[in-house]
Amino acid sequence: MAEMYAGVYLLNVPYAIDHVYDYSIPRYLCDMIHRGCFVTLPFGNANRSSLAIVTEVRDHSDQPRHKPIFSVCSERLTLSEQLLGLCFFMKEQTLCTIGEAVRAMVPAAVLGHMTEVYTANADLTAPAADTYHPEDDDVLAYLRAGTVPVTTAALRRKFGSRTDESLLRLRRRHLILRDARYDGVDRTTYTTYYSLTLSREQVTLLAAGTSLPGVAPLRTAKQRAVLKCLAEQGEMTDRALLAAADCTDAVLSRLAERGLIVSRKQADIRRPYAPADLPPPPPLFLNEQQQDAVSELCAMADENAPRAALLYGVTGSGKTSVMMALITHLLARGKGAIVLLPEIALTPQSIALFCARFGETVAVIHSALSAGERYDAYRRIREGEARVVLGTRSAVFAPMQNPGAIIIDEEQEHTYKSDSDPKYHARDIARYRCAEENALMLLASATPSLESYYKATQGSYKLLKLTRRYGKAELPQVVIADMRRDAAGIGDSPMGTLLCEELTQNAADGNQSILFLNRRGYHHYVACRKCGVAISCPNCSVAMTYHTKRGSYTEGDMVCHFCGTRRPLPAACPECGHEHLTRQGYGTQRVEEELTHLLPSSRILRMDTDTTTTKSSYDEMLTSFRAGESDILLGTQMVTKGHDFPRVTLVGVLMADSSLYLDDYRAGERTFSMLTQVIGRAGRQAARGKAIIQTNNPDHDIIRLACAQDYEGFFNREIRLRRMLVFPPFCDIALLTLSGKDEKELFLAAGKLRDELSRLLGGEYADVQVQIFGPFEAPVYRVDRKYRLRMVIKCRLNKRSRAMFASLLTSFGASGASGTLLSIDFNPSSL
DNA sequence: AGTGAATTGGCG
DNA sequence: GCCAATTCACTT
Repeated sequence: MAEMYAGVYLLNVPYAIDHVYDYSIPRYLCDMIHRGCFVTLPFGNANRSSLAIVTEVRDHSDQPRHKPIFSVCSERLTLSEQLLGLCFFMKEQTLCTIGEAVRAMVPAAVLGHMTEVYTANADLTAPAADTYHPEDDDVLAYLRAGTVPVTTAALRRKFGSRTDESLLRLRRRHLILRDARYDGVDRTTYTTYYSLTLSREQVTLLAAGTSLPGVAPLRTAKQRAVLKCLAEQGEMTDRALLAAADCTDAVLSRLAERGLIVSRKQADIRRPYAPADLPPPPPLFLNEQQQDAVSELCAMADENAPRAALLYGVTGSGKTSVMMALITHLLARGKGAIVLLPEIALTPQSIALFCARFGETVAVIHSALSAGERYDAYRRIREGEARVVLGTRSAVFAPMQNPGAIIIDEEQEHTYKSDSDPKYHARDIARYRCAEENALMLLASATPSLESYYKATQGSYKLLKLTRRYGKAELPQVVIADMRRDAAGIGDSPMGTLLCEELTQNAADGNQSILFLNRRGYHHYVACRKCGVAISCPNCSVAMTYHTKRGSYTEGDMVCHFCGTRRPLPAACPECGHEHLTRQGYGTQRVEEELTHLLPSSRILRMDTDTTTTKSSYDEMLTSFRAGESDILLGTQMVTKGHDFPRVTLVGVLMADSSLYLDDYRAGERTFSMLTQVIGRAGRQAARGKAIIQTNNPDHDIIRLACAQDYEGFFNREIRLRRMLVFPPFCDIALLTLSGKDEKELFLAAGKLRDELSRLLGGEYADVQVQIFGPFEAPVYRVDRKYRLRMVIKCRLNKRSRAMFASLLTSFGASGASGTLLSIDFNPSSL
C-alpha cells in the first residue's frame, strides 16, 4: 500500500502561518484518520506536540519532507463536513485562523487539551554543556526521583515562580525532557443502578430468614436491609441505595458476587433545564396573520433550498408562537431547529416555554453552563437526541445534523456579533449553514436592523409582517416629557416633574413601574441647553465625544470616534447659536440616589451589570420584582427584554438623548429599537399602560417615530441618511486596531500600517475602493497597560478586499513591528 | 573574545 | 505561538 498523507491545520498557530501542513500517516493509524478528525503531531524545530485537525487525506504530497502524525485524539470526536466547511468560510470571512474557528464550534471540554510534562533524561551521554545554576538541582533531583512524567503545573506548585526558568535551563542542558500529554475527550460520567435478580416474594422470604433452595441464607442485617430497599423501591442508584440501607459499597459488591443483585451503568446527561413538572403547553392559537406567516414559512422550509425570511412583527404580535408552529412543523418532518436569543432574553421563563412545548428534545446552550453541561448539550445535539437548540450567539455552531431552520430572534441585537476572535456575526454563520444545508434562515424582530430590512426590501429576504397585536393588548399611551423646560431638569436632575408625580401616584395605586436608564455615563457628549441638539462630527454626522486634554481637567476637545476628527469645543451651539453648552452623561448609581430622595416611600430595585454579577442574581431580581417586592425597577438594557410583568403599568425612560448621541452611526437605530421595546413593556396584558419619555429633543425624528411605533417611517428616514453619508448597508466598515505596550513603537507601526496599506492599494489591489480614516487614538486609548491606535476603512467587503486585509494581517503578524499587534474587525458591533 | 539579552525567521 | 539561530549591546 502506498504511503498516505494528511493535510492538517494546527489549532494553535497565529494567522500568518495558518495554512495546510502535510504529515505522513503511520500505517497503524491509516484507517482511523479522515477529514475532520483531531490528531496530535510534532510541530516546529523542537517538535512540540500540538493539536491539529485533518482537512485532507491523500496518497501524495508535494512536500519534500514529512513528519509523522503521533496519534488520533478520539475516534468519536470529529467535525462534520458541513462544520469543517464553515471553518474555512469563517477564516475567509473574519480573518481568523482555522483553529479559532474550530474552538468556537467545539466546547473546550470536548476538544481536550495538551498538558506539558517533564521527565528526567535517562540518556546522560548528551552534551551537558552550558550554564550551571545550583538552584536547578532540586528540580532535577525531584524529576529523577519520580518515575512518571510531571506536569508543569505540579512543578510550579512545588517550586514556585522560579520553576519555569529552571526547567528551561535544565532542558538546555539536556538533563530533562519535555513532552505533552493529550488530555481526554470523554467527560461522560456514569451512574450505577442496582436491581434484584430474584422476585420480590423470594426476597421477602430471604429477608425473613427463610432459606430458599440453592440460595445461601443472608448473613448480615445490612444485606437484608439492601434487599428490603430494593424490593420496596425497585431499581435504585448506588447513592440512593447506600443511603437508604446505610451501608458501604462492600455490602453491595458481596451481594453482587453472590448474584442476588445486579448493577447497570448508565451515562449521565446533565440537563440544567430538565422539563420537570411543567404544565402541558397550551395549544397554539394563531390569528389569521400569524397563520399566514406560519404557512409561508413552512412552505419555504419544505422547498429544501437555501431560503431566508425576515419576520417583522410589532411588539406583542406573537412572533414566538409563529416560531413554535414552524418548529413543530419541522420536527414532524424529521428536521431540527436552532433558535438564537440574546443573552438577556434567555431567561428561565423563555426556556420553560420551549421545554414545555418540545420537552426532551430541547437543548439549551449559553455562557453560564459548566464545562460538563456544555459537553452534554453538545453530545445530545450531535447524537440527534436534541432536535431543538435554544441558545445565545455561539449556539449557531450547534453540531446538528439536518437543521430545517436557524431562527434568530431580536435579530438587530448587537450581541450577535462577536467582538473577540473569531469576530463573526451569527447572522452570517446562519446564512452560510442554511445555504449548505438547504435550510431556512428566519430573522425575527419588532425593530429589524437596517441591514436586514433593507435586504428584505431588495428581495433577498422574504418579508413577513405581523401588524396586529395579540389578544387585546393595547399600545400604551406615550408622553414625551420635554426636559428643557422642566424645572427639575435645570438642576441637572435626571428626574422630571411629570415622571416623578406619575411614579408616586402609580406606587400609591399599588402598581409597578420600570425606569429605563440608557447606559453608564462614561461617554460625554456636549449638547445645547436651549435646543437640546448635540455637537456632531462635520464629516460623518456621528455625535462627538468630549475628551479632556492629557494632563488637564479643564481643557478639552471634541473627538469623533468614527473618523478621528478633533475640534475645539465651540463657543456657541451650531444649531441655534445659544451659548450655553453642557456636558451630558449620567450613571445608574447617581440616579438611584436622586430617586431615593424624590420618592422616599417607594421601594427601588436597581438592576445593572454592577448588581447582577451572576446569572442567578439576575433571575432572582426579576422573580422578586414580579412577586411585587419592589415598586420600581431601575436598570439598563436588561430591563427591556423578554419578560412579562403583568403589574407594570408605567414605564419611564430617563435621558433618551444619551443613546441618541452615542458615538456610533447606529445611535438612531439603537435608540429607536430601545424606545420601542421599552414602550412595549408597559401594560402588555392588563390595563392600558403609560410610557413617559424624558428628552431634551422632543422634536427629534427618532423620538417621535419611536413614540408612534412607526418602524417604516424610521426605516425610510434612516436609510436615506445612510445612503447619503455612505454607511452600512451601503458600505462595509473595517476597523483596524493596533495595540502595543510601547507608545513609540506603536506610532511607528501605525505609520508602517498606513504605508503598507497604500502600497497594496496602489499596486496589487488597485481595484479595491476604500475610504481611509486615521490612524488615530482609540476612544479608550490605554487598556491593560497597552496603547491602542485604530484606522477605520470604508469599503465593500468581497473576495478582493478581504484578500487585501488578509495580506495586511499576514505581513503584520509575521514581520510587523515587534510588540505591536494588529487586529481587524469587519463591521464591528460598536466603535 | 565572551556573555546574555533582544531580534528575527521558520514551522510540513 | 514557540523555538532556536542570529544579531546586538555591552563587559572583561
